[in-house]
Amino acid sequence: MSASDGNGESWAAMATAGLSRAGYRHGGARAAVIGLLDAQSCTMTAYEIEAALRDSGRSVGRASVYRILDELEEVGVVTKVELGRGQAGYEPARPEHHHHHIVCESCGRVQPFDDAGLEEAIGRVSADGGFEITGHEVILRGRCRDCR
Amino acid sequence: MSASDGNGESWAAMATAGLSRAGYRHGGARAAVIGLLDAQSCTMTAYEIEAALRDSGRSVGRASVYRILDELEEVGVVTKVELGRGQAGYEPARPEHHHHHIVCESCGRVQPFDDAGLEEAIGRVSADGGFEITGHEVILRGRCRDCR
DNA sequence: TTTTCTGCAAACTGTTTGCAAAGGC
DNA sequence: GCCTTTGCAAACAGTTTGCAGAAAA
Repeated sequence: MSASDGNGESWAAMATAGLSRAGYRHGGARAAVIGLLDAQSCTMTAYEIEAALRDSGRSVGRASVYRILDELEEVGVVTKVELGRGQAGYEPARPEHHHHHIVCESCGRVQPFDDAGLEEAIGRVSADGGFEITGHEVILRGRCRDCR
Repeated sequence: MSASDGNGESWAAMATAGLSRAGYRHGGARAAVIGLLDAQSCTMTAYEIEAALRDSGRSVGRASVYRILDELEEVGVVTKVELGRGQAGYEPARPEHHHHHIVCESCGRVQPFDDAGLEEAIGRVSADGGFEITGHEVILRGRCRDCR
């Protein structure tokens, strides 16, 4: 019955609860990042997050953005996605909306997708090897409609 | 019946042929990188490649390593894998040994795996969206036997 | 009041680029 | 000999770290 069960609560509330449970305080920069992410359904890069916060009038230092995203990921409420080209995307982890990403190689646009058969296959593979699997990532690369 | 059909030829021969077909010349650094990759069955990072070549007595400048890997990828004989943490791995593309990777989050070790059901699911998804899919990547993350 | 958080600027890491010298054809 | 390739060093982009001041508890 912990708050992380996510029974009806907003993601933001879950994230905040997760942080305090892990011993973090509740600062303004953290609240701003959480508030922004709560409104997203797919990934944002650290740079996009920084810019969006600045535009909204509550700017947060670059270093803080990265630190906060790290903490959120560590606590398990944010998923980090390697988008390629050395960039990472971050999105709120909503297990009920688990999905993967298609990345456009020319414009960088990211589109989510999900597939039950794919998840099933991944689950099967994860159980096999000598590894203890903690996460997985599927990235499809190609060109979006606009770029071809 | 082009050389890229790979009917019996070594990967190195295919890679070399691919480069000349694309109009590249046959320099010493390229031969060294191709020779090294030919002996690999899974990914190496650019840094590992640079170090291995230096240790073997035929060192190749860092910039050349990257340039050559780019060309090989462009020509389609090398696959680039985003390993996370901003690092990329490179491996010879051998369609008959298509596989994906499990990365240990603590020591960085990479282990290959493959699964027909997984490929099938990916093929199905790729056909769906508005994207023209040119490649895909599946990465499982966890801890290897030694690191747990 | 004590401890953590935050922002800034500087450092770092992997990768890319500019340019002159070396090497293929 | 002409043009490509190569190596070096410097530039770059995204990310991380050190530190002093601001803010939470």
